[in-house]
Amino acid sequence: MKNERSGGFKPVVTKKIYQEILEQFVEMIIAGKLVTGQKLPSERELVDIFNVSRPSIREALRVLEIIGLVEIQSGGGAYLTELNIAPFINLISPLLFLKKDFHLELFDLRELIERRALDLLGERIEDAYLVQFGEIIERMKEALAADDPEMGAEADIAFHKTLVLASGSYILQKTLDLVVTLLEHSIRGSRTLVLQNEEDSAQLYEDHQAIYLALKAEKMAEAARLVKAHLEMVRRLYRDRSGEE
Amino acid sequence: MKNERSGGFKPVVTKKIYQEILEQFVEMIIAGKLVTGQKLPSERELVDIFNVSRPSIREALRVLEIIGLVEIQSGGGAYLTELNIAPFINLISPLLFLKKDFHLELFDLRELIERRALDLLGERIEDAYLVQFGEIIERMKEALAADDPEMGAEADIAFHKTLVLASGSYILQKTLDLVVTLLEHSIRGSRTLVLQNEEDSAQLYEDHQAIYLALKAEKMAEAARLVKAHLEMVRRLYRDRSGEE
DNA sequence: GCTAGATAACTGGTCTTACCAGTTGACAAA
DNA sequence: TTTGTCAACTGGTAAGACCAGTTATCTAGC
Repeated sequence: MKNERSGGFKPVVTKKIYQEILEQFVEMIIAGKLVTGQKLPSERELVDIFNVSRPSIREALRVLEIIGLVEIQSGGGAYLTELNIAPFINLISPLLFLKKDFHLELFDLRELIERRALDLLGERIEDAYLVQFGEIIERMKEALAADDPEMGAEADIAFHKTLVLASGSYILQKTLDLVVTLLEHSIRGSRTLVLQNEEDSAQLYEDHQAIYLALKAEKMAEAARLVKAHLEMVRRLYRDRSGEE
Repeated sequence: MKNERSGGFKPVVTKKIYQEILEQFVEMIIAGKLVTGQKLPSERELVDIFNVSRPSIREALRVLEIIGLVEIQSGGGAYLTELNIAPFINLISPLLFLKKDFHLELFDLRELIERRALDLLGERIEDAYLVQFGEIIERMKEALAADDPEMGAEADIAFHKTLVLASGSYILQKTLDLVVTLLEHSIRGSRTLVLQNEEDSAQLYEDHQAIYLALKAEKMAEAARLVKAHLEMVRRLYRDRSGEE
């Protein structure tokens, strides 16, 4: 299609050292030779292992840190973590929010994901998740009683994440993580925005409990309807409240 | 909620130099003082500008490279690019595919996105996009005639991306980019898998053309139905063909 | 005058060495 | 047993050097 004059030759690709190191790390993780939580050799040891200079090692570690595969403790050491794109998202989120109404689109995508998750649930939800929902609802009740918006927001997020987790779809779960991380940036510093108002909080609690009860009673269609209504209300709430400020 | 004994004190956060530099870059981009395509100062100049050492500069550039904000040409220089997460995805995709049936979930998410895009289109599609669709269909026809699977695959991707682009949703567009990038990894080296078979290729062409004609005739419901059927068929094709090998 | 080739001045890629600052653990003193 | 100190780590940063590839300039040849 392109460069047909090449006659079978391909451009020479020169791989940088840090890339080579990165790939070896990924391979090791895939092969199971590196497991989550494990402490990596020190930078100076890695220098001997890979037979490269310390700056090269450090560039590779820097990237691993940004893509959320290792956590580095200054003076401590480097530890392998579960893939966590939060640091990456934190970095680029300001650029994404340059797009007008991006936060509203986030709500849109979130709705899409959760409704799909409900569909995937099938006839009934696993008991283990029902238990989790019960605990989350309990936390919400406590938060409401103690008037603790922070705790309420945390439980709210947990509720929705569990919903998607129960669907069994890995990609929906990861995508929701991404959306939630971004939403937290959008409501920067006051992600408890809609939970400040006591009346709203009570309404949210009612919604969540109703969904929980529907799931428990295996009334999936009912649950799906409630989730849809709930998400629409949250979006409306958010838009109204953020418009007030 | 946690660490209530802190009494208002917060943990000391020490910001690393490379992070400071990264944030300044992002700020500059947001402020419009750095624009896409622009050549950045050389590493040695940046050393003077930021008054830090070259390794610190390089670590920051390394990260910017991975998150797809700059492209670095060895011996040439560093250039600002439109945010492109492909290098990032390329790095972590092997880890994502460790999850069983991840590629099937990708198809699922893609279907979700495109169907939502169709809904967002509303009553009619903008003429500019119709023109693009026309050109893409034309390329497909050529690819079919020339039996060029590579060209066909490229046009196929363009078709679906344009569909979402026309919806006007930035986040759907970016998410589809992500999904497509991952799908290309899944079909590594033979992303033209389903296009190898001439009969399949003809079928795909028929589908795309039918969708195009429906959009042109402003029969959106019809288009939505066709897209849904098309996506289901592609997924089935992919599963069957990959199972055969 | 114009082109082709050599040259010099870049640029990023890598390595080495060095020192600082924070963490950890062992050991001695209370 | 507890506390305090200290030495041996660890990552963070700086500075200087060299190589290899790119780019621009300038000269020699036509």
